[in-house]
Amino acid sequence: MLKLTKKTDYALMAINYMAYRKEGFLANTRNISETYHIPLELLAKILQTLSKSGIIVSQNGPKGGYALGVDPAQLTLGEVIRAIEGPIQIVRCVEGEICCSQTEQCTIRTPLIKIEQQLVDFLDNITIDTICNENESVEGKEAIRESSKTSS
Amino acid sequence: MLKLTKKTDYALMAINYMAYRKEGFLANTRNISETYHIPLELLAKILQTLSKSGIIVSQNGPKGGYALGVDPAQLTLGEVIRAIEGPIQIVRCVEGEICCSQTEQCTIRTPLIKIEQQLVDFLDNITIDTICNENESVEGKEAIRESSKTSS
DNA sequence: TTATATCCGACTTAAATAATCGGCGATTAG
DNA sequence: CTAATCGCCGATTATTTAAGTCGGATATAA
Repeated sequence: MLKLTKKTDYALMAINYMAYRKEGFLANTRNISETYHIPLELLAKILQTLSKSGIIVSQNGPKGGYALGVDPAQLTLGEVIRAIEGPIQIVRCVEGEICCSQTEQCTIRTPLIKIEQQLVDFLDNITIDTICNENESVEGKEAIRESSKTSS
Repeated sequence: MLKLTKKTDYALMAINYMAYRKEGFLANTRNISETYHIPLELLAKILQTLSKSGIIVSQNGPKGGYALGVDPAQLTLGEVIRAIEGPIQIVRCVEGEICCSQTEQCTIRTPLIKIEQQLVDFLDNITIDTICNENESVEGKEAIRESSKTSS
């Protein structure tokens, strides 16, 4: 299926929640979880993953939480998908990798990989900005980044 | 995961097998199955599905088989995916359909659906021609269609 | 020191995909 | 008209992936 996983979906919601907040604002897992009705434990793991990839930054301890680590106008849908789901692959058989026995007979690999690359390019050209801005007429659109890294 | 199913993959191989054959040529399931090492029963179902959608046409009885029912230059990747996997949906929540409890809170639905539409357009602009022609320098490129429907 | 937060790995459950099985219907050749 | 060969179809099982849960550790502000 050509479908995003729920994890990616949740990740986008969380990013949406954090986008365009005032400098220093920290979102915690529980807030986001309750706002969107996302299972707490699952969301926690997603945020940790996003944190490891640098898309969001974390502040530990009480009053801690997460904030966007990059400008929503720079962050792309492709990056978020890769952070959560790993490399985007339309077909299983990657160039040079043997994962099916029909490789010799199969002449459709190469063109499909080209299509895959076009899809990646497509996703890498969609900014989070586009996704998070569409419905709201955001005026206080100051992109925050690197918020609350004072003591760590 | 943003990945085609094996079924779709097999379908494309089968279509590739049938494309650019001489008028009247019929491929049977066993031939294709052995050529690409695709499980016979599974391939059989895939071909039946493709047949129902009109992408290929079938001839019953001994000496029967399948042939492309449309011009490879007209048939698109999107059509094949839809025939096998059903409608392409990046996100679960379709407009008007309630499938998650966070609909009210969720402001990313609409932009995601737009992206989904762009993806569909993208896939509907990739012809099978492109996929099946890339590796071969095909000269006898006469698209056959409606082959062997004499007696049914 | 305690409450609240992130962090992390292992685990269980649920759903989708992949593959198989058994029998039916159509058609052609002998 | 009968047997062999093909497509047709529903139901079932096995495998893999996604989704969600659990228990406990680490960091830090009050």
